[in-house]
Amino acid sequence: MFHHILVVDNEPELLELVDYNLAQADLRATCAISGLEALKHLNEQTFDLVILDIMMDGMDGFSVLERIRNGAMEMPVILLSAKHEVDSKIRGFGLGADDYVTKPFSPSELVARVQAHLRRTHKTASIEQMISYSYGNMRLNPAAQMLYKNNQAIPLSATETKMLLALMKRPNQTVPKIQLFEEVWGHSNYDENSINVYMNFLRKKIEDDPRQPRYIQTVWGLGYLLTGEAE
Amino acid sequence: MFHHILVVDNEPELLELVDYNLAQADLRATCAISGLEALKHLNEQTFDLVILDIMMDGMDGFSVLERIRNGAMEMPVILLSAKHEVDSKIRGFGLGADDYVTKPFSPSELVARVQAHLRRTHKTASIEQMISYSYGNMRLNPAAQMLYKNNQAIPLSATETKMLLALMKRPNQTVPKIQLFEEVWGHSNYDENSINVYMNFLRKKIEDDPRQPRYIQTVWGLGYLLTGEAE
DNA sequence: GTATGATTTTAAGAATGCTTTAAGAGAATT
DNA sequence: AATTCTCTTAAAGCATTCTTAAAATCATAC
Repeated sequence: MFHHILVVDNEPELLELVDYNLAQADLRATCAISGLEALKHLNEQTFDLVILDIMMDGMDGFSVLERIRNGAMEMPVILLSAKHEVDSKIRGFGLGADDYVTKPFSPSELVARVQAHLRRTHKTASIEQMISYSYGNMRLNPAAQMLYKNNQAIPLSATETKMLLALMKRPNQTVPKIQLFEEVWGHSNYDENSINVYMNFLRKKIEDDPRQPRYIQTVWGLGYLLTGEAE
Repeated sequence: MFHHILVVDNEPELLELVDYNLAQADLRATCAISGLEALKHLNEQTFDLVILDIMMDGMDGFSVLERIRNGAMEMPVILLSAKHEVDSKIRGFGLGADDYVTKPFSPSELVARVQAHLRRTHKTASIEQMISYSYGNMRLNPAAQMLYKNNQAIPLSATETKMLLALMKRPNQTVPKIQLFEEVWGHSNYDENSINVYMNFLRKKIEDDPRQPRYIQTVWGLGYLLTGEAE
């Protein structure tokens, strides 16, 4: 669960210093050497937090901050500046900044501040927001290891989840057993028995009548197929 | 709608100065001249934010901060100190502070920072600081550490409250154990045993039959889930 | 139809993760 | 200072999941 941080400054050495210290704290950083480059990144990716120098050539930090907030982006923004003037700080907070750190600063203090802001904003994030796969009247949430069939929740084990996921990624396509094994067990000492046994577990859980599989069809000599006529 | 701020410092002049400046910005302040007095206020009223001096006679700011967080109070805390040392700052942020301002400081900068924190917390906090969380036939009042189940009051400890709160914030979503630990214990020396033990405490209190949990479901290999069919 | 090999089912042990209990340290309260 | 409550730590017992193996069933081809 890595956080993604955008660092914007004109000075390459500073970028490097901050990048290094963030990495030490398990935080992933993307660096931008100018305001324009920052905006480009902001359009292309999402960030959990932005560290933004004010005094930059071209587009300055205040302008970048304005764009961020006007674009309805709500991640915390920490302003960086050599300016100690209170007016500059007031202006920054007024534009929607969350913090204002003056240069020179201690990298570890900056990291501590970053973590404090992330702690606050990222509490409610949850795995539910992750991708879930839908098919017919089934919806699989891999992160929660939970299958919803007609809105009835069916808990799956880790292996069952991986197996169903492999099929759900390719609806109506036959997935060969060897490939299924690769995706579920990861390694290559192919053991067909494991697949057979787990297919049985899975069907017991998801099929109304495991003897008359409606969702997972067997393709003889090949593998399995998640079929469509679920309705 | 006025925000209520607790200001804690040994120096009466500083209290007065801060009080005045907060009032200018339409913020209502309550002052405490010592750590103990601060705790008294915190027990009696709720605050939207705390400004807390570190170096105080008797109980110091770090201790007060610890009590605040251990008591499941989640309002932003701004530490105030003449100490510029990075270690002191790191310690403060580590204990759950949101900001650290060094003396002497500009009153208007402090006010700007207060507003920045209130702006941030108030978006989510309107939900979070809500007097109570409801789910099915349960209602949790985090501030009072009290759970009402079918209008029967069940007192919870601080840790139990934080744990149930973490689940109640995401009904029907699996909360991984690691995330649960983060939210309840705040730091990152993940200890699974603590979670297990406290889940047991919690279930004993809230489940009719702890052996047959109806509210909190276990998701094997992952975490826990507050389930919906509470009716 | 019967033989053959592939698939399904069942079952048991090992490995892993969860629940429960209990005891002692530490705070808060009286 | 004694008592109660909360929190931490450790360990034993349980439950589920995973693996392995073997028996039962089924589909196809001869």
